[in-house]
Amino acid sequence: MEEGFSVGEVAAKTGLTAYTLRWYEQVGLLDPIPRDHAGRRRYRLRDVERLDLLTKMRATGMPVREMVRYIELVRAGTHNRRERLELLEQHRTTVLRQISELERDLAVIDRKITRYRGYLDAEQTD
Amino acid sequence: MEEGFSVGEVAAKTGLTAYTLRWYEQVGLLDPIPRDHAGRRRYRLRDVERLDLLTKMRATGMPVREMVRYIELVRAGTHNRRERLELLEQHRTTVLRQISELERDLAVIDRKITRYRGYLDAEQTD
DNA sequence: GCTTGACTTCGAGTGCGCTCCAACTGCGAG
DNA sequence: CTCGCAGTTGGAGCGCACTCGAAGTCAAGC
Repeated sequence: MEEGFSVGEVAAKTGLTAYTLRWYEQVGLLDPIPRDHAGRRRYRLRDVERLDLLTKMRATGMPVREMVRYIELVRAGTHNRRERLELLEQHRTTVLRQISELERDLAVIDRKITRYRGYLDAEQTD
Repeated sequence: MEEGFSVGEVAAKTGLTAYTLRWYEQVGLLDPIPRDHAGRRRYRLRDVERLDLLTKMRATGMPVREMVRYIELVRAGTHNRRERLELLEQHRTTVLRQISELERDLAVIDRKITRYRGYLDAEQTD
């Protein structure tokens, strides 16, 4: 057993497909993954940890482009932490707005549901 | 001033583009919109009301395909109200899960934000 | 009467985020 | 030694939801 994880293992861990993992590397979301003697990827713990954050960013609707911007900051060194923080805080705000819009829109659908329940109850009493 | 609304007016009202409104009609989300003597669409109140619901469905992530399914039920008559209700209730559940996943994922991002704030505070004290 | 602007149609094009194909390589089990 | 499986590459393809281009029609204002 070698060090690190194969692309398949990481796919299983993260819920991403192997295709997607290779593509993430290609577009610059992951640093080049080290290879074993046969040229196969061995993901390190830090690669998987980064994926943990990346998948959360994606799942909350951050565009891949913006995730790439964030990773470029990470790669550029620690001096830009404030900028990274701002990016994350801005995303946080976006997600909070997203949630409240979902709640607001759901309320409209809920009213429709209530209406249908009313119709069906009325039929019932016939 | 004629009865009803032009495509541009409805676009302004709903936030959809005129392109999208025509496309919605084409894919069957809207019944054929009546035309004035020059062939221009005049949306009725009930068309706009339907769009109110449709935009909420879209905004909460319902795929267009499924919205079409719902509208087909509406067109088929009142006898399938139970089925429509079930469709809406299922969507409601989906949206609720969506919201809680957003909250869960945001928590991970929040932890990262807290970490960055810590770094920056530490720098500050130098 | 001419221009402007909003509308019409049809089909093609776009952006995003994957997703897959074909051809190939290397490893472990039987 | 062979089989099957998991991996490799580059580039093509896909599904979704729009979005737009081109060419034309009509009505109102100057």
